[in-house]
Amino acid sequence: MDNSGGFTEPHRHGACGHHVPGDDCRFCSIRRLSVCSALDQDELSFLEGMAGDSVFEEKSTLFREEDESISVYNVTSGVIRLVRSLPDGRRQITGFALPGDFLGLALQKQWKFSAEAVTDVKACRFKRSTFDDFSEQKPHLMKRMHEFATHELSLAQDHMVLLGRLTAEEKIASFLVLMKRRWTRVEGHELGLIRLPMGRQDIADYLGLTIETVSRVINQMQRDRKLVIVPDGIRFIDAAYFEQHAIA
Amino acid sequence: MDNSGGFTEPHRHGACGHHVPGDDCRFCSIRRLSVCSALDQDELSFLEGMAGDSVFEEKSTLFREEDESISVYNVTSGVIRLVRSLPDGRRQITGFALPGDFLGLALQKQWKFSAEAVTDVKACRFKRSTFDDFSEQKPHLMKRMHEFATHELSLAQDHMVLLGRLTAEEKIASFLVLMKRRWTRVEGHELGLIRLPMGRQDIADYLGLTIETVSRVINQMQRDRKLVIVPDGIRFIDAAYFEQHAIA
DNA sequence: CGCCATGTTGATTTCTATCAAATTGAGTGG
DNA sequence: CCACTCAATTTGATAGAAATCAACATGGCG
Repeated sequence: MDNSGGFTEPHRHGACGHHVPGDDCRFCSIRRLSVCSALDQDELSFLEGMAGDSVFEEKSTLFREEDESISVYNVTSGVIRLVRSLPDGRRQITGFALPGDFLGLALQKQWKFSAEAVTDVKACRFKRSTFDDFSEQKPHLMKRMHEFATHELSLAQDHMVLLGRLTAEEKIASFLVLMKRRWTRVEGHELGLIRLPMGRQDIADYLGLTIETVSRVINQMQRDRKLVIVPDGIRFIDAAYFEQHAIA
Repeated sequence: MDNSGGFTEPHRHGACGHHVPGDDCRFCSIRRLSVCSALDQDELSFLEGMAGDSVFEEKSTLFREEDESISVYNVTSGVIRLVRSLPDGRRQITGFALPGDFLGLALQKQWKFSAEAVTDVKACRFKRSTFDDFSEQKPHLMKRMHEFATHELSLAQDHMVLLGRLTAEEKIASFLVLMKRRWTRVEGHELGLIRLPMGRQDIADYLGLTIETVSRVINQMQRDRKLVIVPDGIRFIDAAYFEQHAIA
């Protein structure tokens, strides 16, 4: 849909192949989605010089909320949950980072959320100080970062409406429609399957519900023939129902 | 507390005097809080040349979510609620803008929320296109905008935790502590009174509650001698209780 | 003085959380 | 290949917090 950037993607690895460590930025399949799309060839080469590839395995922690943010990341494959925790163990997932998403928009020393790999994750890593210096010299990169930040802010406002004003059913429907949209964007084409790599507890913590409510609502939707639960996700049967009930 | 910016404030007008139309930026009492603090004297003069003062009376609408954002605003006095509405009338207030706050961080054409004056409001208005051009030429202004955006993002995440995971009592306690902090920052000194210029319905729509629950919880807190309800706001009796129960 | 918006209080319902138990399923080792 | 284990998920029964429905009070203002 927005594949009109003039960038032809090379052959992909696997069903959803993305950037592979050792690859060249020119062949980065999520570049058009990332902050890097603001850069020209020279700048890209320069940035590539200061980039390191990181790999995090499923269930590992990239960083904790109290950690100092020494590095910033450009996610190239996999899914990360961004978590805020309360002292008594309650948690709120403020977002899921997908390929193309950037971690480290804030110019503060401290992460204010922790990042946990939901699946195996690959990311370009930059030293924060180096990246900040570079973006300070490249107004269009700074502008791109700012665009990302304000876009995130708008998504955060959507999410506030969801958390504050939607019913459990509306929350689930909105979540599924959102995930469908996001995967379509990342993969570049629509898939029948809506991937849900995160567990029910993560969905619950994202939507401000309990795991039991998430399970009940999804299974009720299946009984009502609105969707089918499949390995790795769900499939819409009654897409119209979801367009109707999803909000924001 | 953070009044160490070397800027001495002139005599203030009234109990909480702020920028007055016709005033010079040099005498703007909220400049240290605003995006303008990134600017030197020459830049300030230039910006002042393109600024217009706006006044909005209580209950008036600055703009609606579907409106095109032709202007951006720097709030100099008063309180504004930022509202997202659902088709069926449900609404979520995503924030209250106080003096020093900036409306128009996003670089998009469309506001995604509406802004309604809770009290009489004064603001510096800039034509968006002019302001954007200027900030594109002034990396430190762009950086300041980006700092504002990421700060807002962090506040939005706090708010997600509140909406998704706190009880009604914790929501109210957190809200009151937040308002206390924000007013202290704006006014430059602590006040016994915590101003609540917004109505109970606004508080409810901010916290994802109903007006009845807000009323009940606040009045129960008064019965429990945690606070007293006074004209224009509330006063803490048991400050320790609030520090204890407020989260984020 | 009385009007209307705003806020408070009470009774009841409802949605979702909580508590509890059964089921599934992926991974492991015999 | 199949039994076993453990985590994740589903399902059921019940409780509880906040919403809803319904009056009533307050208070600013013409």
